[in-house]
Amino acid sequence: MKKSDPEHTDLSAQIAKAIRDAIVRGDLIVDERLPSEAELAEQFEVSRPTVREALKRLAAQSLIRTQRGATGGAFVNRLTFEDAYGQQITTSTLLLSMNAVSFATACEARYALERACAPLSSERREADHLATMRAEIHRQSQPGLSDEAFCASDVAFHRALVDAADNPVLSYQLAGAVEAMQPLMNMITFTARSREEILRLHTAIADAVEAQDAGACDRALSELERYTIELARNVLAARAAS
Amino acid sequence: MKKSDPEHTDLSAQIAKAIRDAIVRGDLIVDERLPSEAELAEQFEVSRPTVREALKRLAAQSLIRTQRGATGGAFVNRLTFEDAYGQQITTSTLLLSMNAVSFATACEARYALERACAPLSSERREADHLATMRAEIHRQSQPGLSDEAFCASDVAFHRALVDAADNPVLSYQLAGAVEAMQPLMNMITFTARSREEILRLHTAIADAVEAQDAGACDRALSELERYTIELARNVLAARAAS
DNA sequence: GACTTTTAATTGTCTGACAAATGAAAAAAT
DNA sequence: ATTTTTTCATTTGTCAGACAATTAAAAGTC
Repeated sequence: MKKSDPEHTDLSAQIAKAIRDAIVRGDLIVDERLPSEAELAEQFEVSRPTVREALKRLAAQSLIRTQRGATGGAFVNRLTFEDAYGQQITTSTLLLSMNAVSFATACEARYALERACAPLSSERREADHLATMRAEIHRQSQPGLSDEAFCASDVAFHRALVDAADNPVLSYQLAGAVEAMQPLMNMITFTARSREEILRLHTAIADAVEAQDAGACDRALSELERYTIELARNVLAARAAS
Repeated sequence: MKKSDPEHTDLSAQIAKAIRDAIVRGDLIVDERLPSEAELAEQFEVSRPTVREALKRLAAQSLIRTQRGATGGAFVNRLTFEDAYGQQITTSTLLLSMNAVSFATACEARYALERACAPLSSERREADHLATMRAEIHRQSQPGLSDEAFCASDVAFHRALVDAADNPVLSYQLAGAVEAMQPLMNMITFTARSREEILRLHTAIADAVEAQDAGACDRALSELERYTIELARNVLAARAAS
């Protein structure tokens, strides 16, 4: 019953929460300077090391940044999409690896989200997105490519597809889904035969996006999902046999 | 050029990164106990407060938990979907509020993702999801409901729709998109007329899911998106006029 | 006025200490 | 022998005080 006693937690956690709430509430705005560590220690009636632990917690979430020197201090950080991508990716990756999420479940989620982008991407794609997709397709056709490099290129291809939707919020959300899959994908060994099939589908996707044919793009993505899950099933079956 | 000197950051940040990498790499597994703070201080050749700051950074990301006492210490934490939801929601909320994301952009992303769930939800919905959706629809029809309570019920309705897809990864991803919108939605004042229209569309969605008609569900969601954006535009126009 | 030096403020790090919690071992009681 | 109580060692939580490193502004110098 005493599991989540609110006042039973660390002082540093309580202080971090108080400051975080102030930021979320808007009491502290972007680039505003927090009181110095010594002042915060006085306000919260704790020692400076305790305040510092609280500030480090917030820094870990990219909520503040610190700067040394006369005019230094802790400042409310503008959370950039870049920062948020990074957090999203580590969180998603750990979530999948620690919770025995099946490959099929993760894959289903990823392609469902990606299909959600397809109509927007088809409508709004610009030349640079198409160029990136074609370039990655070409890279994937090189025979000497390692499995890791193939996966990395695969991620880059799908990132371009998502970014073509020209919606940063969507790109942010998808970053987690696409990149978090990579460790799972890396378990698969891509034979020449399977690369050929993936390449065929990637080309179909790029063609559909270029032709602004959302329906064809959706179908190609669905086929790619089916094929990826089948590949993974074969790998797991082969592994179980040994 | 010296912007992101890797060895120029805080010691505590470096140590946190080293331990985080070890967790992501799998060198430290779930529930494994880290060395004590004193031992870590010796290993990394820093003082105990510095080690503690590093550990607090990791604790802020729910990567470790600590326990006092003889057999206590820091343990690698199993990142639960619950924890990940929470982080996702705060991050997404701050991202939207700090980056001048337009209502239309956020709304487009949210409904694109939600439409991605619709086919799965229609296929797999169970009695309890339908019951929750119907209950929230009923709540939304109560005349005395405040705007905040109406929004909260709206979130609960859409959560049920997403959860009906029976894919925890999808639910996790959507949590951010749906809940982060709430502060933006709270800016809207819902007139009796607009509530009526939303209620109509919610009912259409629930009916479609119950009938397992994914196409109808998709159409209702699209209509709801259009209507929501129109509502927001009117609110902003009225506010600009004053 | 332009340049250099000093100074004050602030974060980063260290040392050493004590309090609080907690399980395990030792001791005592039955 | 078993149960209960006590003691104890370990570990995190918190504090106080100190010094180093950094930085911009103020003061001084030419």
